Amino acid sequence: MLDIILIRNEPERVRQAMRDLNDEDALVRIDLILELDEKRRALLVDVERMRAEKNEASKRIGISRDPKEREVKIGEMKSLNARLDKLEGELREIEPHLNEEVLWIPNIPAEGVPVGADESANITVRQVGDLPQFDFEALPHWDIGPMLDIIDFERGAKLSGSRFYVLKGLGARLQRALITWMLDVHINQHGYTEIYPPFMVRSECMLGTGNLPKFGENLYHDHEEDFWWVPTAEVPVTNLHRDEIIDGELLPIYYVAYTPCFRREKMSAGRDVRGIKRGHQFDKVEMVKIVQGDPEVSERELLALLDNAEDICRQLGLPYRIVQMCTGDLSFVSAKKFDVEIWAAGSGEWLEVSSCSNFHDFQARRMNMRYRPEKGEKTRYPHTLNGSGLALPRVMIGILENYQQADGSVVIPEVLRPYMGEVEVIKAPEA
RNA sequence: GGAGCGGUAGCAUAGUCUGGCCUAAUGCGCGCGCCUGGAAAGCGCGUGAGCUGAUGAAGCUCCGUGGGUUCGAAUCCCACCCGCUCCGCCA
Repeated sequence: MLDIILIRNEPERVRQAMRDLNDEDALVRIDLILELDEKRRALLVDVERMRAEKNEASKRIGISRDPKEREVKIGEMKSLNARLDKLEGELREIEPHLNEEVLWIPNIPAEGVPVGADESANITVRQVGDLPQFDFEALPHWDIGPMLDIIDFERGAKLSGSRFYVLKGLGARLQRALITWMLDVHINQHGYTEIYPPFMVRSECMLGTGNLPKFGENLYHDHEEDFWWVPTAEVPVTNLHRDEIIDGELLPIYYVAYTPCFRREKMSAGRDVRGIKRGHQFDKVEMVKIVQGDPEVSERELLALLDNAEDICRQLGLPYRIVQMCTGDLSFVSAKKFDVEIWAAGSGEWLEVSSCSNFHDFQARRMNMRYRPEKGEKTRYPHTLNGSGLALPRVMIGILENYQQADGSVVIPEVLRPYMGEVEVIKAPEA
């Protein structure tokens, strides 16, 4: 959520940001917000004056012993109340409306983010690691998985329909090894604290991280109760400190959590239906940071977060590249964002395995999360960040496709072997 | 699911029956000062969050949430949310 004071004081700057984001809808809303804000404040002046008068009179009625005086005063209060009720009624219309409108305004891009209309203006920042070369025809994972009897697409569809699959044997174990190993790396080597959160949350949490109100159609929710299935651990983990004032000494906070993620994928209907690249349910390890509300600090933290994600690729020996999102391709809540994409040798494409974002104070404002820098100082909004570390099915794809061998087997990266009972190779079952 | 109890500013509690100096008190914690060679103890002062306004003066809002009654609600009424204890059910 943007600071209403920023919108009020620097409307042109905010408008320009909306143009850079290519968000026509938000541009229109800015004008409406300015108008509502103006009305609200004008009303507030009158309402507060009348309330003061009312408070004063009520106090006198309470003290007064003279029944006649009381009667007169009470009569006066009734007419004041009639006028006050009318103004308060108007205020009660405007305030929720204003608050709602502000929730639909996206974050402002950070300084230096390349301006561009869509993903074609994204910038590949660097590429790390050599793409594997094979002297045989590399297969995509949707062929490798069934051949090795570790991915079962038919039965996944039988159980739950398209975009579901079943992992079996060493396939299931590889996934579990990746989860545990990634968590261990972030905990032991990168200084994160592990969190195991609920996988369903209330709508306030979804509003806090910015998934609601705009992206509700991409979420699963219970039809009887106010429960939403998390689309990423970002939601419950960032909301841990919703409505809190954090002791400044505790910052920066680094959390890491494994959760399954649930997404309707309505916005990508029909795309990427093959394989395990894009499912309604997938596993992910997610890093979340809560840091000082200072753009320089959070920028530094973003680069460190990105490096933590890259480190997973490096340790797994997967070639990857870093892509910076231009303004037109930023998510609703991001001020700045880098994607980590690994190379998938079999399907021949770059796969997004992590999205590392700096949200500045956008999410903190939405969830009313503050911190106190020093004892006795005023509260401030911290900056929040997050990044996948990493998204599992796609890392599995990377391993299966890049570590495949001529005989159809797949070599397990060394770092995972202690988590796999020292299995070194996944081989096809004997015919 | 049933019964009972509860939700008050960082924490712990009072206030609710009986509406009005409660525009919310007390203790702890925290901050500053006195005292001390230094510290502890003790003593004194201060200490919730937000909004309007100009970072002024002044004022307003918030006692789980939302409604209602009333000139006036932490206090009375209604609905809902959350927590605890016991019972039932259950991995």
